[in-house]
Amino acid sequence: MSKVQSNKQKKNDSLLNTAFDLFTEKGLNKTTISDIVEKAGVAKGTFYLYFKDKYDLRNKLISNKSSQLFIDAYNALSLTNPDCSFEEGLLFIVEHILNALNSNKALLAFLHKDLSWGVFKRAFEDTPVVDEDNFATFYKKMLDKSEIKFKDPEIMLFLIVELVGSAGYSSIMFSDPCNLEELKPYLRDTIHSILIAHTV
Amino acid sequence: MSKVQSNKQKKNDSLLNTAFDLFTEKGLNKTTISDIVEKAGVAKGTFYLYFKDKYDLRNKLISNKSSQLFIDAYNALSLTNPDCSFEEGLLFIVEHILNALNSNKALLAFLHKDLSWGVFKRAFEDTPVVDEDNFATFYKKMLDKSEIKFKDPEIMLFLIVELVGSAGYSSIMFSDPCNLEELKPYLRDTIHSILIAHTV
Amino acid sequence: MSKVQSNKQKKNDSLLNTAFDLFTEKGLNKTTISDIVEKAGVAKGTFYLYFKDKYDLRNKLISNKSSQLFIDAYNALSLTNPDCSFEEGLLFIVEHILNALNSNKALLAFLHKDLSWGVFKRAFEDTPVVDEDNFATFYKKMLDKSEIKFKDPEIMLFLIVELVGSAGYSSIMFSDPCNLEELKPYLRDTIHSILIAHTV
Amino acid sequence: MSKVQSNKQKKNDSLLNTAFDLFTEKGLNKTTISDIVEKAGVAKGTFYLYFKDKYDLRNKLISNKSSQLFIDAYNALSLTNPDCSFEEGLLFIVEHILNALNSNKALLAFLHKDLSWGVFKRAFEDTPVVDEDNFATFYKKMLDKSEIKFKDPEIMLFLIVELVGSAGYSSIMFSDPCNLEELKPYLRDTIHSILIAHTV
DNA sequence: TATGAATGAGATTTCATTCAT
DNA sequence: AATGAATGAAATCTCATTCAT
Repeated sequence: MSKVQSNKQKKNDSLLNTAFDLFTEKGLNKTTISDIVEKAGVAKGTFYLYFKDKYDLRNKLISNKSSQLFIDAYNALSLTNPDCSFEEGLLFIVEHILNALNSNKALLAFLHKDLSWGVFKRAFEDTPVVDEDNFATFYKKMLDKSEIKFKDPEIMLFLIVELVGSAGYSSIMFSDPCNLEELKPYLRDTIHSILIAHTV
Repeated sequence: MSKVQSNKQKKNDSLLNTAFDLFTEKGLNKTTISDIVEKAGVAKGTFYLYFKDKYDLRNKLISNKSSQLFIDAYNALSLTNPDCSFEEGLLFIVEHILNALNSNKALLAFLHKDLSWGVFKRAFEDTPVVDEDNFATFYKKMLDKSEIKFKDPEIMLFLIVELVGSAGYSSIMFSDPCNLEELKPYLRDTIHSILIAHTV
Repeated sequence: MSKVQSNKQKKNDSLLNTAFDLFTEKGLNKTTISDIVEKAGVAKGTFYLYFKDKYDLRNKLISNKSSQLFIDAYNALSLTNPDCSFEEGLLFIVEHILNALNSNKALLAFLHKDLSWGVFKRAFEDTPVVDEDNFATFYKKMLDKSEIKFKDPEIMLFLIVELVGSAGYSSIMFSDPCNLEELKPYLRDTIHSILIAHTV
Repeated sequence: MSKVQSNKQKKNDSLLNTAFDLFTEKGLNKTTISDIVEKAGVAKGTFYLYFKDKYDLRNKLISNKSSQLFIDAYNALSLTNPDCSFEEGLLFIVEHILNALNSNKALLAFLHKDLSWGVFKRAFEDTPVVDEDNFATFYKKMLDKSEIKFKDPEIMLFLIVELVGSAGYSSIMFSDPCNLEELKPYLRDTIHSILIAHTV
């Protein structure tokens, strides 16, 4: 990469990281572009070379951050337990992501209601988990490999994503009605029930 | 009510209704107080006689609208099937609310971020469903009346609320991964599983 | 007029006058809205209560100022020589306007290429010279009263307006190819020729 | 011309032509240097190798385009009717230029503010019509050759230029108060009158 | 010569809030 | 209670110009 190119990458990353910090600290509305460029140490005009506006930057951040969650979880699974069953794999990924969010509440607050099917699908359609792969093909492979067959595997995944994203948020952020550790067994049970209900 | 009093009520309602229309049309951020007062046909200063600011108005709207959803569902249940089982009652209320939101997508879009445990709890703590009652006591009565006993009924309700709120949103707004009618049986199954898992 | 109303009028006038000064001093492009409001002593937001933008203000100024030129010339004619011939009246008005512009070069610079048929027509269509009158009807009256009849009186006036506006500008602003006093006889001759050519 | 030289010429022309298109399309003010270089397909810095700024480019365009109008008219006259009278020659050139502008309204719009004595003089002082000639000497030759003698031939030309430029613009651009074909006889008459008035 | 990323001053515009009427 | 003109801080965004490559 040329010096110019690497410099551009640095600027872009600096803006993204600074904006993430400010968004989680003060919220999207109260964060101004002036705030971002000042803290990132670039000129105001530079912002507009990289992003259309604040919302463009936000969307790119959501994409980045949510993809990274899956990539990390997938990589951890590959390292620790690549040959587990479908259910074990699914539960591992769910727990890995919940743990990551539990130790990074700023990230959870930022992703908030984007921890849902729509964003989830976009994130795993766009992002190769490993080089030519993405979560969609990974999920398909896990299904194919599994001895148990499921009807409507997409809806099954949808229900799990919505349940986990939504309940996880409340439990991690407010410990209401219980904290994450207390919630985990209930989530496991419910996910198990969902899988059973979808077993052919 | 004096003429002055009813006039004030009219202004208050006009501001609330107009704001709701604008919030659902343009979003909270892009709706200005100027927009609201202009469309409501009152002067700018008048706004501040009724609300502290835009967010005060928004909170009052959320309270209003979400309570009303439960009140309507509860009233419908009382009229059509007051003596049903716990599970039947719960499913009736879930379906009633989903149907209401399905035919009022603007309302769903508005409540979206708040269709969750936190707001749900506040809504049913604050609002008497019938005169001296609220959803919390109503839920407790349903539980007491039920022949089946549940462990952790609060977490059980929490899981259901988060699942239904979250999955319902995606299905109603985007028909993704399926529309509401296709989703309903899966929700019923999953809710049933959750109840089973919590049965003592 | 209420105090509020007269205050508004004052603000409006103050903005118009200040802007005119700045436009003629620094040009339209180099004059910023900040400049205008600062010099006029009003807040920036106030500007937008009165004008859509800088160009809206400019257009209103052009209308104002060019109408005023005709009104003044007409009034002067009414006072000094109300019963003169058509040609004398026309020449009087032409000379009166040229003299006014000669002693107010800032105004001439501002009106520049708007001293032409398009703006002229709009100015005398919109603006009553006296109460129910405007230049169009005044011109028509002058024609009717005249013993000489003209074919195509509109084109005749058009030629005169364009010639006088255009040649007057160069002579007043740059004394090129001659100054106004030297130009006047040539203009009178040419106008006379135009009248003759249009005489039936 | 070396390859480098011709490449520079190409860039220069490309910038001029692109700028002309944009100026006539969006106006000088709303056309940015970014617009020009983007459409011309050169880098931003390159612009400054050829022009000082936007206004420098504009001035060069005006010079180019207005000279070309006279050159074309002169050449046409030389080809078709080199031995005509002074008045015939003048009328031919006026008509040729008006026809050119009539079929190129973008050019007329661009030159508008400059279709006047000041720019006219500069254009015919600077630009050799044929190799060692320019419009000034050409005009002088025509006068010398003419059997009729005129007093103040410069003012005479001035009146004609201002009249034709100004009235032609309104008629070509807006057909107000009449279109160009309808205007022509009136212009011819008026020019004739001006010549007569200046005949010694 | 040519490039185009970076700059940053400054222009335009918005809008919540106040307060005299 | 109601009005709405006025405010002005602050936000967004532009764009001519420079300069390292």
